[in-house]
Amino acid sequence: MKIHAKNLFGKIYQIDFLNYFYPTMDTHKELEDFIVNGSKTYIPHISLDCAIFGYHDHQLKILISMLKGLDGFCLPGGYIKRTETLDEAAGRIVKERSAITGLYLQQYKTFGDPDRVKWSDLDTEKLMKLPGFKKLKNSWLMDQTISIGYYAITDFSLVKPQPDFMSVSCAWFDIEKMPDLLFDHNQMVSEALQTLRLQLYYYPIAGKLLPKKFTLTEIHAVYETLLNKRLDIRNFPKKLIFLGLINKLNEKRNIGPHRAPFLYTFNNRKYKKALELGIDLS
Amino acid sequence: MKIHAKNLFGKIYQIDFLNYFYPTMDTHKELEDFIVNGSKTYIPHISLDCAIFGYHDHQLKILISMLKGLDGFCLPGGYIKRTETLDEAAGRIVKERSAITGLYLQQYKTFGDPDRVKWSDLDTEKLMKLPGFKKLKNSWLMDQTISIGYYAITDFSLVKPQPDFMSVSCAWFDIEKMPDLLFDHNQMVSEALQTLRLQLYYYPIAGKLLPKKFTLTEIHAVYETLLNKRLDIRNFPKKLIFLGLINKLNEKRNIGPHRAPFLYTFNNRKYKKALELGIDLS
DNA sequence: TGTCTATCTGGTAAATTTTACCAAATGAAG
DNA sequence: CTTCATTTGGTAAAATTTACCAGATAGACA
Repeated sequence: MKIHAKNLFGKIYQIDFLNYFYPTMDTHKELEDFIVNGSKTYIPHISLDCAIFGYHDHQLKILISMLKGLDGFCLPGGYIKRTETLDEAAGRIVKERSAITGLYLQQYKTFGDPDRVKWSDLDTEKLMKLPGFKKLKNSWLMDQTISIGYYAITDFSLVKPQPDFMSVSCAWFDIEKMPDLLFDHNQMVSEALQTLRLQLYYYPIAGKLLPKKFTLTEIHAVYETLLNKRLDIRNFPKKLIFLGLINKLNEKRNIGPHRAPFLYTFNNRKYKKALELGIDLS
Repeated sequence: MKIHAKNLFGKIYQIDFLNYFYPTMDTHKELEDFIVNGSKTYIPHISLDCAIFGYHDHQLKILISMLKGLDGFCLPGGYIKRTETLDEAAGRIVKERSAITGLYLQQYKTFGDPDRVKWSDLDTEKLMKLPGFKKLKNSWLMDQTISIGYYAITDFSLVKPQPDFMSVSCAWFDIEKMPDLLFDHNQMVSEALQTLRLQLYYYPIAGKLLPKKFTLTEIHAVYETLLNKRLDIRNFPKKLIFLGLINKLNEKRNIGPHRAPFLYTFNNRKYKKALELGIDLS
């Protein structure tokens, strides 16, 4: 499935969408029920959007979804159930939109500008002609909404996003090639990335991006890619060791015609403590 | 006006409320209109609560209000107008509840646990017998609400809080003697203070707490009180000077029978830049 | 089996920052 | 003019960060 998209600078280019979703009758029913009765289950006027970053082998990507009926891209998002906490809602929403589970999701900011949703981005008349959408007008979904922003980071090679009944598709984009997003979602991504980079210095969230056993070069690359800056190849890993955050193993990895590097693991006790209390890696 | 309150450890003690507010007929009308028609002006399901810290002369206080009809204390809070940004709403709400203006308000977290408002804290039957409250039941105010937390810091000696038509009273409390608050407001205060202390290292928000011209001892005391820890009396001010954040003046202040200290001012350019970009004071 | 190459890693010197704290300067009171 | 509490210039020691050299190493290849 090929889709034309434009990036932040207005340039149009083609995207290959692997996870295109073909709606069925069942999903139309589900959608209509959501539009008509959703406000019994969900709290109106508040949504929750997640900026999910994916790292693998020097690349930083972001999970973007395309919602049914919307001509454009946005962050995977949804509404909060009346019975769940915000953190629970974030986890459920990501799971529903993308089938990704087990993320370490972090609330970072709530967005509430009155013009954050440009209604000109939405063609309600056109939408209502689509199956499942005919009762959209005057529904609870059409009122002003404030959105709570969450972010997470994961290894994108390990998770294949799968769209659900609300999403047409869902895929990883190179952070540099992210298309222009609807509403205020460009700003959400930019502020999420800023927060991620700050928190990286205090919380060892990079642990989520590496296999159980990894080399110093690998963890060094994670930090360089996420922060988008160079870190001294000797001093940075030494600091991690000095802080006791990682432990050297008595194993090596075969990397072809070069010296085999030692493997390391996170020191689980220190790692968990640092996730809670923070630590200074700067 | 004396009020009995209990602190976080359950101990009951007496509080002298200077700013007690005597409701008039007008305010009852205003209140009823707010209950019946408020959701036309305000976004339902979302409130905004402000933890306003006040510093003066080695003391740290917090602004607590008592809302009409509620038997207990809470943070000054309110609802967001459909036409304003969150930051604007925060400013307006503080102004309405306490008559304080010009604060540097900072969003820090959104609270949304389904049980954050303990309904047992509210006696609706009793409330509805109070003037202005009779249409409360089934109103937009009785549905589940998520709250956006803001904090600010100011010099409490310069501002006399004044309650409005929603508040019965409004006063500064010593942070150590803060009474137990309704709903999840204890947690809000604790997380606001934690954020304030963290941000203090990166943003020179203490500038809001000092007169135009101040001594090194004064700015040193501000930081020690806010952080609740000791900072070296020589090295800390020296760092501020080294960073160029403050400038020495050619004036001294008379402090009785001791050596007269020099006065300093904030370097406005550096100060504003640091407020925006951050700076490391740790 | 020895050489080559690219990478990994122990180590260390230099630069910078932080910490600790001495002692002189000061201004008014007695 | 002495006394006292406080302010402030200065500096030595400790700790941390930065820069980077050079030896170790594993497989490829002759």
